[in-house]
Amino acid sequence: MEDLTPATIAAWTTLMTVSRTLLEQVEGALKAEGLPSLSWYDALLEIEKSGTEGIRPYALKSKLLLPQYGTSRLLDRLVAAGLIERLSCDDDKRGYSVRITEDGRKLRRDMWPVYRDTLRGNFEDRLTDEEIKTLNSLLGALGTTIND
Amino acid sequence: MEDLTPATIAAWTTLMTVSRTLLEQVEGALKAEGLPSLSWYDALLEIEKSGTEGIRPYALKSKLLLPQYGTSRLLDRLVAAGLIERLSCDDDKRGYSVRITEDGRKLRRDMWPVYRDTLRGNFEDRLTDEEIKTLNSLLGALGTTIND
DNA sequence: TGAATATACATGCAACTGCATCTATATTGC
DNA sequence: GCAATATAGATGCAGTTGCATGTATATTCA
Repeated sequence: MEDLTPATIAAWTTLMTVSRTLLEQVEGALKAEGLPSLSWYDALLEIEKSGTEGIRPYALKSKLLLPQYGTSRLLDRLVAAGLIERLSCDDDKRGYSVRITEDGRKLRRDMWPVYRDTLRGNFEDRLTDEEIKTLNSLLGALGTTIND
Repeated sequence: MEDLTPATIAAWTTLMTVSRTLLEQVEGALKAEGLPSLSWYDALLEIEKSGTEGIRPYALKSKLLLPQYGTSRLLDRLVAAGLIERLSCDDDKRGYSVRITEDGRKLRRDMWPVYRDTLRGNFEDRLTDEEIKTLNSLLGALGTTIND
């Protein structure tokens, strides 16, 4: 029942604080421009990458790390906003695919500069390229699943 | 209007993914033990650290990085659960202080082992002490405010 | 001093989330 | 082939959050 080292506690606290703060910076910048939240961007990007085939909600949920019901409702909102469309899926009548629309593509493109500029100012400009790679690698070690 | 480097995008993505995943690990472990969420832990810890004097909600909000209304409602719930108590504040009739109760202290103590074990398995054990210090330092560079 | 402004905290309402559960189709095993 | 089980997705409900605004006290400054 040893305690954690002070370095662990410090790094954990910094990780939580910094990730939350950066996320708020991005979300705030998007909102300030009257744009939707990052979760819409992430979903639109994944759906766009899936091309004309589209992607199944269950696959999207894994990529976005969202719960099933969260994905279901996010897709509802994206459809309602005309940013994606449902494609009925002949080989599995339980489900469907979603594909991005032209409006969806345009919105994602419009969001990117805001997202990018915020990341540049608050992330890229604050570390050297070397440091960024080190950071990515250290974080990556935390991300590997238990099944390694 | 240069784009971000691939290393930046990779590190940003990893940061978002890892911080969310770790947070879910901790929250999941707490829930599995029938314990309240991390935000309760954080608030109880800060309030406990403020001693018998207690702490003002506006001060707590800065420490917890919560919006004002979020703090107000979190404190409501902690009071309702008997974990903290409000102390009327003679030198500022607009507000009050909050102080931890014995029940609050006990709950926080009970939460710690679950929190700690999760961090040990998912964080401390996955990096060397040296790496953890490097990680903290790199993240710290991202956390410094614009006013430097 | 007292009107204007700022600060501390609360709250109504709408949107969002988590949880549990539901429906429908697919797959598996006998 | 069919009963049992698993998977895809939706949804009712309760709890939580965000936003805008409200109330009350404190501070500032003419």
